[in-house]
Amino acid sequence: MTKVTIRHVAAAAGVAVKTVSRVVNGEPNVTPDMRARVSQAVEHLGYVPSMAARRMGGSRSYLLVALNDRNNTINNWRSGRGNDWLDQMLHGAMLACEAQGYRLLFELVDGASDDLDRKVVGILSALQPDGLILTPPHSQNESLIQMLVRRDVPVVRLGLPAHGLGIGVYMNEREAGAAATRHLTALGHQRIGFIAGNERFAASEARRQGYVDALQEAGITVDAALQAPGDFTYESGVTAVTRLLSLEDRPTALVASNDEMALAALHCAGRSGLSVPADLSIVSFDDTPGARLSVPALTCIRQPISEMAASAAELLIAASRDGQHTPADHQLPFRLIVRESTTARS
Amino acid sequence: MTKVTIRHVAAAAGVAVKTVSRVVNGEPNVTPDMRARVSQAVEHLGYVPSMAARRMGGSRSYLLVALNDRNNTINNWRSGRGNDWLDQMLHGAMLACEAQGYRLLFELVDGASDDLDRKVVGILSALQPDGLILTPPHSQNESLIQMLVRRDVPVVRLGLPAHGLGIGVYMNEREAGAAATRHLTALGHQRIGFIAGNERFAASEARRQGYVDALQEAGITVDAALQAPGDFTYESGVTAVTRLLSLEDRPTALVASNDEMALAALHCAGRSGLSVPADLSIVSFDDTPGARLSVPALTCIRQPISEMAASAAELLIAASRDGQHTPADHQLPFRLIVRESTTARS
DNA sequence: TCATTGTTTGACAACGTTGTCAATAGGAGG
DNA sequence: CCTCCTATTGACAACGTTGTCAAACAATGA
Repeated sequence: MTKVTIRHVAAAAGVAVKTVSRVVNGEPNVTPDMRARVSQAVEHLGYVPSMAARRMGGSRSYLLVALNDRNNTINNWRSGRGNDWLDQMLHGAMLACEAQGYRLLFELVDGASDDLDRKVVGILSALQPDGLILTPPHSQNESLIQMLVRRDVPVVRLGLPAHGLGIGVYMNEREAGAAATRHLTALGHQRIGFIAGNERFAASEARRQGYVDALQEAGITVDAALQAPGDFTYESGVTAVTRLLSLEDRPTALVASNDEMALAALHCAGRSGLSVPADLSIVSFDDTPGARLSVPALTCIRQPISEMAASAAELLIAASRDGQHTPADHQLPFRLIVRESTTARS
Repeated sequence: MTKVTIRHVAAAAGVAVKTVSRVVNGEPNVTPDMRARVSQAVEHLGYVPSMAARRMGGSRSYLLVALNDRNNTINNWRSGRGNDWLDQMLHGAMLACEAQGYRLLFELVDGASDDLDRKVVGILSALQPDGLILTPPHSQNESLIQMLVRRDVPVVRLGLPAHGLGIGVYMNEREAGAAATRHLTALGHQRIGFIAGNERFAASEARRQGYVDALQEAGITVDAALQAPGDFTYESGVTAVTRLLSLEDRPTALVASNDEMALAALHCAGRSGLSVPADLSIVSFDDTPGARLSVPALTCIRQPISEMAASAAELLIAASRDGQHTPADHQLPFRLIVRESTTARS
């Protein structure tokens, strides 16, 4: 009924506490007999080691921390964007952690704050995690990451290559931008508009470059007037689309840097009497629920967020176990999901 | 540069470690001079107490755990529902925790699993949290909660009254169902359909009862044929709506138990040549991003999820601080948000 | 002045685990 | 049979904090 500690197990099995520790942690040099005997006692008493004590006694904390940008999440939530990131991170990374007896703790910190480093150090001191997962835009903060690497904290940077500083887990945003655009050129579109994402995120510019790449590949002149700025919000999408659709030679297709702005495009098109995809094809990024449930459902690029998060967790656990600290890059594949919002140019 | 412990602070300030502890924890019986001197040393060295050590030495862990249903989140995510719960919980509860120096850890456990109790006990042993937040459907699991109360773990049940077992933080689902329906009767609707939610959630039945209440208040005969089953998924919404719209005397308005099913209704209506809200008014529950961004935007009931989560965290922290264990109920107000999907009966 | 009370500070054990190192047992090789 | 090596087990300190209790000191009242 009351708390059961390693000592209780040791007493029950008639062995030393250290032996129980060995069995519980799967350490070598334990006879099968002994292992069985201790395991049985563990099972019988329902013993589960205390994370806190483990952290105190040993060198590992069995804890990973995911650092999210507070403004990013809150603002996007307020602005109406279902935050798929959080959801998918949770599932991807948490399942990976669970499989190895680790826990994942989310922390929200303001990336714009000037005492960011101080706050992160505070988190490190308080939690002493075995690794840190940085989500955009934190993953782009070189000075923050330098600080972490100096302190020997294993770090995964989600969403972009690490270039030797920490571990990068990402998809090829530029190639994705190109793939989205190629899908449209292949359908015969020549006038293709682009709605950019928030410049705070490196992916935004990469996607735009991919868009340019694909146009050039297809021998289409790149027209600056067809590129409108945006910041991932619905409102910015409305502004951008309004501008693009009012061009004399208006685009027959659009690449939107996220679903929310694509939905804005969808609605604006409708109001302008244009039907999607007959008069205007739309490709977007993210594959959030809203994109799947809209009418027509959006053709889009799916980010492997949950897979990236899972990889991140696994890499950190491996890194902390081996005491390694090798920088590395892991690129995961994205997917173009063709739905109803794109069709051949009429 | 390296780890700074309470001992370093004590040495720097020239006092005993216990005194530093007192200052850091804001305990009484410390002279202002002493407090200032120690505070300065803390500030200067950037000392932050280790959670693990606090848990070991003291009686509090400064940790709350939020128990979410794995199937709920995963399935809903797969089925396309943006999981607003997670997002809002995170913001609501986490900010509340942060303000008091607490941390919040999310755990996903399968509510249907038969060794649920075992797993939860495992979480308790490993983490030794100061309190537990249960989200639906866990918050309905009486036997689980009895077990927790027996073990003296402060528990908040999110989404429904506690009835003396633990602390309940919720909104009045029945009244919300009635409010949604009343909005329609006030607009002159007489034939009002209802799409139920997953029976696994107590809120589903409560909302249906509220719907019935409002009809009776308005003197409208309750017609069982107008009530269709659903399970919160888009597909179930399609099935339900198809059935309701094929009735001879088809409804002029619909109450959907969540946004996703309401979106299904929206699309089915469009396909049947009905325009919303002119031919069919729709009210839904949840106020997820998808509902705000749809065309027309959905009139819906907003659950104060983030506020409920914040209350939950505050109540647990207070409970663990005072060592109290008083059962209590806290009802928070919901809101009917009128948008474009409802209008007077033509 | 002295006893009494309360306030401030400190010494030290305890929490539950793992790391280190020593002790013991069992086998291989001569 | 003895020595040496390895595999197995155990004893014990250490981790960083708080709870407990005692000591020192100041203030109060007779």
